[in-house]
Amino acid sequence: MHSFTEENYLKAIYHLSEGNLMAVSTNQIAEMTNTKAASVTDMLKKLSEKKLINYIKYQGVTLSNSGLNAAVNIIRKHRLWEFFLVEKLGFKWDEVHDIAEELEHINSATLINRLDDFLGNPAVDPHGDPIPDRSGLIKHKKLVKVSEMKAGEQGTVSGVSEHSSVFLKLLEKLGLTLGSKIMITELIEFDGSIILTINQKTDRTISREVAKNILVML
Amino acid sequence: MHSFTEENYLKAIYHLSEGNLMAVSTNQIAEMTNTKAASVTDMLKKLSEKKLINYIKYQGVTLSNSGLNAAVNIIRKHRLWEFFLVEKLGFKWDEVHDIAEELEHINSATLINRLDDFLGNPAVDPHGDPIPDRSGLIKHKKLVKVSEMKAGEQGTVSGVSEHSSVFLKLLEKLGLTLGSKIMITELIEFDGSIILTINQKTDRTISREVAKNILVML
DNA sequence: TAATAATTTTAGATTAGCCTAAATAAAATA
DNA sequence: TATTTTATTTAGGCTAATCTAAAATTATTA
Ligand SMILES: [Mn+2]
Ligand SMILES: [Mn+2]
Ligand SMILES: [Mn+2]
Ligand SMILES: [Mn+2]
Repeated sequence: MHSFTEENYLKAIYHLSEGNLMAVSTNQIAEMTNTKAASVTDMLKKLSEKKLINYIKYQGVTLSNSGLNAAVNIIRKHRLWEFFLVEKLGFKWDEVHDIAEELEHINSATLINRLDDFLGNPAVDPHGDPIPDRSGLIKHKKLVKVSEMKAGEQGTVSGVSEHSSVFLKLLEKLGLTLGSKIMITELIEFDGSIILTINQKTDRTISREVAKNILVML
Repeated sequence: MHSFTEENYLKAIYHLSEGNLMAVSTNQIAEMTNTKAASVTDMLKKLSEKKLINYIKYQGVTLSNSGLNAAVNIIRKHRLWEFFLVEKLGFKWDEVHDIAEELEHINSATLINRLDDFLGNPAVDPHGDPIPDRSGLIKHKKLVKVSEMKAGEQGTVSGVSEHSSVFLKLLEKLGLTLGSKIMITELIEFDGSIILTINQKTDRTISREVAKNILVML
C-alpha cells in the first residue's frame, strides 16, 4: 500500500488536474499540500518510481492509471465518510472535512464497501460532490455557477466549489443549502452582485464572489 | 497530540500493566509492539520527556496520569469502533480488530462521543471488553475463567482473554459466543479438559487451553 | 533575442522511528 | 560471593519526509 503522505500527494494532483487535463506544477502541489517545492520534487521522483504518476523534469506531472485509481479510491472514502458523519452522526456540512481527511486513509476495501451499503450507496456527499462507486466510476452532473446564470433562470443548488467552513456557514445562514430552488431575480451591473429568490419565498442578495462558488443544476 | 507511534506504545504499556500493577519491562513492550528493545528505550525516553510515563532506567515503566488518560481514550475508541463494525456494518467479531487498530487513532473527541451516542452508549465491545465512558471510567465486571469453574457451576459467557481470529472462529463453531449460558458437566482429570452444556441443549468438550481463555459471569 | 524573473531541481541538513552491535547493569547461579 | 546469563541501554546508522539555500532550467519582457 501507499503511505499516508503518498496518498495525500496523489489526491492533491487529482484535485489540481480535475477539469483542466493539463499537467500539474510543482508549486501548485506544494501549495495544496502545505509543503515546499523542494519537498514536492522529492516526492514526485518517488511516485514516478512507483509508476503512480507521469513525471518529466520541469514539465509537471499527470496521474498514471494506477495513480488515478488510487486517488479516486481515496476520494470515494473521503466522501462516504463525510456522508456518514452528516447523515448518521449529525455533523453539519461545514464540520466534516477535517475528520474525513483522517478517515480517508483507513485501509480496508471491505470496510468501505460495507459502509457504502450501510449508507444506502449515496450518489453525492454533503457538499454535492459525486461519490465514486466501488469500481471507481464517477457520475459528474452538469452544474453551472450561479455567477453564470442569466436573469429569470431557475435551478436547484447542487454543489459548492469552495468548501471552507466560513463559506458553508454563510450559505446556511442565507438559506442556500443543497436542494434549495433558486431563481435569478436581478443582476446588479455595478458590482456583479445578484438578487435571487429562494424556494419562491425569500429574496437574497449575494456578491459575485459568493455566486461563483455556488453550483446549480438547471 | 501524540503521534500514531506514541499512542501505540501507550496502549501497549496499558495492556501489559493491566491487572498486575507492576512496572512493565522494555522487552515486554518490544514484543507487543513488534519492535526491538533498543527502539523501545528510545521511545521510553521520549514518552518520559512528555511526562506520559514514569521511567527509571533499568527499572521498567508505568503510565503517568496523563499517559493513562491517553491510553484509556485510545482503548475507548478502539472498542467503540469495533462495536460499530459489528453492529452496524455486519462484521464478525473475529474480523474487526485490525480495522479498529487503524480507526482508534482518528483524532476527534466530538466524533467519538457522537459515535458513542449513535451506538447507544454500549457497555462492552464485541469481545465482551468494557468500553470506557467519555470521562475515562471503565466498569470492570468480575469474570471467571471456565478453567477455574467447578463441576455443576453455571454462568454466562461474557468475555475472552484471547482475541485471535482463529480462537474466535473456534468459539463460534462450538457455539460458545457471548451470552451463551453454560454449565460444567464434567471435569476430565486426565488432561484437564472440560465437558459443558450450552444453553441447556448442546454438550461440548473443550480443552483446558480453550477453557482458560473463555471468561464467564457466574 | 538577450536579459531578467520565476519556477524547479539539487545539495546538504534535520527529525522521528527504527535497526544492529557493543557496552553496561541487574538477576540468576554456582 | 564470584561468575555467568539475561535484560537494558548506548552508539552509530538507515529511511521517509521535510526544510533552506544554491544551482539549473524555463518563461517573460525589454
Ligand atoms: Mn471534504
Ligand atoms: Mn465533501
Ligand atoms: Mn481489538
Ligand atoms: Mn475488542
